[in-house]
Amino acid sequence: MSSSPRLAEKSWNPSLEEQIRRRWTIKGTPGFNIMSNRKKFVIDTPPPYPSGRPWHIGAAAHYSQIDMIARTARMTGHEVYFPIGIDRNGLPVEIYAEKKYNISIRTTPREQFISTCSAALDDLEAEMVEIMKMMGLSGDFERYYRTDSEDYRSFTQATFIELWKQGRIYEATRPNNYCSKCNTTIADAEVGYEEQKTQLVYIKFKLVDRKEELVVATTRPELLCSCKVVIVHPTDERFIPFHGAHVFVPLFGGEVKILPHPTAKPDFGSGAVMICSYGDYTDVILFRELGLQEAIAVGKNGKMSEIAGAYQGLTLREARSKIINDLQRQNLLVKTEEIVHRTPICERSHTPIEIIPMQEYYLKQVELTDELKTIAKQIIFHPEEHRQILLNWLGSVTLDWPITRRRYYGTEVPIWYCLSCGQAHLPEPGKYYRPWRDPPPFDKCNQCGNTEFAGEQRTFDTWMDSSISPLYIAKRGRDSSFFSQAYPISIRPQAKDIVRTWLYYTILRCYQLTGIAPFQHAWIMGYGVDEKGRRMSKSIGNVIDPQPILKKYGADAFRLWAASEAILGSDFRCSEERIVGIGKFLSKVWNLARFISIFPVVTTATLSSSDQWILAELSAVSNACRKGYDEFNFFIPANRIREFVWNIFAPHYSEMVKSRAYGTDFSREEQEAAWYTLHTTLKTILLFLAPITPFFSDYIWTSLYGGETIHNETFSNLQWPEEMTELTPRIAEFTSHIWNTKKTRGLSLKDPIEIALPEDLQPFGKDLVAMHKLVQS
RNA sequence: GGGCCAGUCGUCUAGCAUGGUUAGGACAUCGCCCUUACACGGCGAAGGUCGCGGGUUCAAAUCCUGUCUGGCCCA
Repeated sequence: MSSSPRLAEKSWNPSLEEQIRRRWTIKGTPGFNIMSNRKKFVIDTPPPYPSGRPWHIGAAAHYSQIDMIARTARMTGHEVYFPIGIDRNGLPVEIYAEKKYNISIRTTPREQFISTCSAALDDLEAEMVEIMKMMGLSGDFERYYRTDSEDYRSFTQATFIELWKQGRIYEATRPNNYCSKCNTTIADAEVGYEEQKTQLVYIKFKLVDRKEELVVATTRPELLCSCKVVIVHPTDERFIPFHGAHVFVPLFGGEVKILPHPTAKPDFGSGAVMICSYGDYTDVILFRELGLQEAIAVGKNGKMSEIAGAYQGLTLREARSKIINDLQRQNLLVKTEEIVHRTPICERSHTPIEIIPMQEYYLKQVELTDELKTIAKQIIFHPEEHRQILLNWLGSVTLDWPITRRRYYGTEVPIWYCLSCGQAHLPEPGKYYRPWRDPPPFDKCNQCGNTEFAGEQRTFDTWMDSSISPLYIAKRGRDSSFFSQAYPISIRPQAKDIVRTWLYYTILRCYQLTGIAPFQHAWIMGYGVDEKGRRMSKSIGNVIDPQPILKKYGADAFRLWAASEAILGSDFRCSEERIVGIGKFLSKVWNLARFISIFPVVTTATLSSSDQWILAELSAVSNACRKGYDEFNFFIPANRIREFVWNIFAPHYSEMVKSRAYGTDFSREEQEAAWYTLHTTLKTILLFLAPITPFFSDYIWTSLYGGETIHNETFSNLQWPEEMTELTPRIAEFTSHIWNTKKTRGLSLKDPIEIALPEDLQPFGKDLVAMHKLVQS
């Protein structure tokens, strides 16, 4: 028996992580063998977007948890496919590049703009991949994919062509959300809302052929020029005499009708509402319902259009204050009131959106909402209650999805138009097409025979790309045997705030293309908030960069914190202090392992009562951990193990068997039973910690038990009788009683003391007597 | 306006579906202690009328009801 620990250092040193990572790299990251006869487990890793800010600590926690999912699946005997991707399409990088290089999409040639974006992404991506590796992610970095690669984009285009042939795409001009800052249409799913202060303006409308006036209250006086009707509530007695009468539009002079309509709220403003094209969604609905002729007041540049007459070319804000002034000068203004109004904004740029008719391509989605609700019910959600976020959204989808964008850095819409008859031509799927610069892959128009074509200029909404990630990673249409094994995907891990976009669009698109749910499980995480519970944002300046934290405390302390602090699906607070605190547990386990490493590993033993007792506790821990891991809820094993080690195993069992393990006054058989139990317990702890703290667990495992990495093991399934756990509080009480007694008598812990052993603790007598130097009278 | 979730020591939380324990733990605070794995440790102390009001019950953090606050989502 060796008498010195086989772990040299006195505490866990996070700098060991780098050396362990190197060892893993040499041995190769766990690959995915589709031919393996183990059950396949495929993770639809969210490809992170390198958008220019330091990578959020909350995002880092999120990805470390996704890695725990992968490691858990391996330790439950699955063949795991854990791809790594980077999302590189769309607006954020364009905005980042415009700012960083002080260029504008309007004045920069397309080719040049694209390569500038691409270069910016490369830098940001490299940093991000570095962090992912630092965190110990066990994904496939050798073949990580990019959503802006020719391969991915051609895949997006192929699915578009497929859906086109299915008749699910159409083109239409209709009022759309338009962001004048981003210069593009955006989908409902990308619209956010903010409570903003605004002026509610009361305006006099003079009646035609009568002397009276009608007071209309509006938050959008600048849209007066597009007012086509004024509505009042049908039962609002104040206005019954006006039903059907006409009023002059102030400043602009046209005549519009006063109609009774239930949409008007009698208690909002004056009770009379002007309907313009387009102030909000209500306007859109009423224009359609009443068959009104739209007059577009705001152009794509965000400025007043020609119908605004004297106000043409002004920004909305300028037009607004000028109109209010002019109304006042002409004595048409009654009053203004400050109100708080829920304003729709562009989620990317935080600019208030305008509703402008635009010609766009649409993907049909309204016709599918009922079927998608069925699919949503087939997917297992973690946590279950987050299914509701998706169902809420499904219940509110009322318009089809506009999928075209007037931007550059995205997948091109693969269409060429005949210059003579305008017929749209789609190419064969399989190649990457750039119609804005590539020659058309057709000789002549199949309709009129003309040979001249114009390429489509627009790109797709980036969610068109991201929403097919499960099909892409499962190699749909490229490798049918792989696809049949890998699809549907096992699990989609993602954050809560993109349920209505990424989760919803994925289910929609994959259902359209395959007719089934794209994944079995949806794992929905909350987000990291700051110490005070506020969401991290650049504007508050409370974004925490994970890199210094990882360097200082190591990936495993960070990961253990992520697992112990974040309740599945809930937001979690990020605090360095707590990362430090939780990280101390690693030192505790490390030293326990050092102690245990003094003793040899034996394979069989005749167990004493103390041994049976701790194995009963261990069995309970093991069952709880397995249950937590089954639900991908790492909060449970992280806290259960901590509780067990710190409150039971270390202070009680390890102290009780110390003399026995060293062999003082005990038989060889008794001693070996202690060795056996200590090692069994340590091994179990390490196995259950392995998905959470992979570096730490592997280091101790290989140092003590040699051979292969712990990550090739499976969870142990202990089934010891658990009845003896009832005695745990008794043991703890008794020991505490002795410590207290020794303390009050001023005795050292190693001094003997005369205290009688309680009847129910007699089975542990020999160990307890040795532990406390009890003198039995 | 509707939906979902949460509200337990300064902080993070366990307990709540199957009511009954001095409401448990961790971090932080304070005191004492180097006991051959650990001072990144040990022991101990202090700290909570379990958001608030009603109700059911012998008994409620736990069940019912109302209400307030916060977060998210939808209109």
